[in-house]
Amino acid sequence: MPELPEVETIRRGLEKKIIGLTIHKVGVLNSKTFFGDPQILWGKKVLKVWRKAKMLGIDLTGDLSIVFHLKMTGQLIYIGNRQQATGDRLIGGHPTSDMKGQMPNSSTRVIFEFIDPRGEISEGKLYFNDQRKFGWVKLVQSSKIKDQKFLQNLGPEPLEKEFSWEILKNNLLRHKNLPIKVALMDQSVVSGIGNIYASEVLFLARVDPRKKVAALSDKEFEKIYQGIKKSLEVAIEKGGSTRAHFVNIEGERGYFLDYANVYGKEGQKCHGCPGKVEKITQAGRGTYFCPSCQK
DNA sequence: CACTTGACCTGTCCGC
DNA sequence: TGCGGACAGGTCAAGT
Repeated sequence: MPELPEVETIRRGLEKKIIGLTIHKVGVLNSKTFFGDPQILWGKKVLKVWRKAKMLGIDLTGDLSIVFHLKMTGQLIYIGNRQQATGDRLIGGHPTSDMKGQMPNSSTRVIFEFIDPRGEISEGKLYFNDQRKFGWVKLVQSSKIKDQKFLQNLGPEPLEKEFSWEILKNNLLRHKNLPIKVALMDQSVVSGIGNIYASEVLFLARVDPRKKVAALSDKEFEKIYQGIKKSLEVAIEKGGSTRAHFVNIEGERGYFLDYANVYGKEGQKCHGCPGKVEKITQAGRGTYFCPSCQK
């Protein structure tokens, strides 16, 4: 599920909820999801919540960090004291569902319990849910975080100042023969772009997703660069994209897909010309684009 | 080496 | 209504 905007949405929400809390207990309901001994987290205080590419990290006292990858269907939901389900909540459910926030549910894999700053056991709990069990939680030493293989071979963060269109071009050119859409999803080229935003970026750039990287002009690399920044920024502003599973820390959906130009819009009229959006398959994944204005 | 496909899982939706 | 197959936001490993 979550690409950069979704993970960033969770990060921003989560840091407001748990910084300063101390972990009381950690319950692991699916052992394949969790790497490390959950008991070493007991008594450790939350210092920082960070994001790198599509991964989310929590730094704790005692040189410990918890790293999450949500893969396709992972969710992190914090339920606080006497919290009531709102009409829009869809914890563990689907956008059309009116399920109330009953936690844990059948897809809950890990539960974190906390002690508040007054030293009392908090009623707030953090739930890691993951229907498809692709996601993971790993415990690592904070001081050795950079040695972890899951944080290596990641390209630049697209919203940081250092990222430029020339860097994007150089990294993409490692895949001269790949269609641009497939190359954009390589996390070592630029980190955080997945299947939804790859289609959206190329629509904004008006570039055909089937076009080989080697055939792109400098002007096109620049438009793709601008498209990356624009679509990721707008997506964060809309709280991310919810196709079926994504929810923020409160259990609420994201609204970017209501504003998307092409993703999931097969057969609909193009936002930029009189043409229609089409869906094709590239490297086994669905790609949406407008053949009449993306050249 | 460059690239594609299958596997990991569970659930939903669509066509027959 | 039931059943099989395709498909779903990601990433590895194995295959061509």
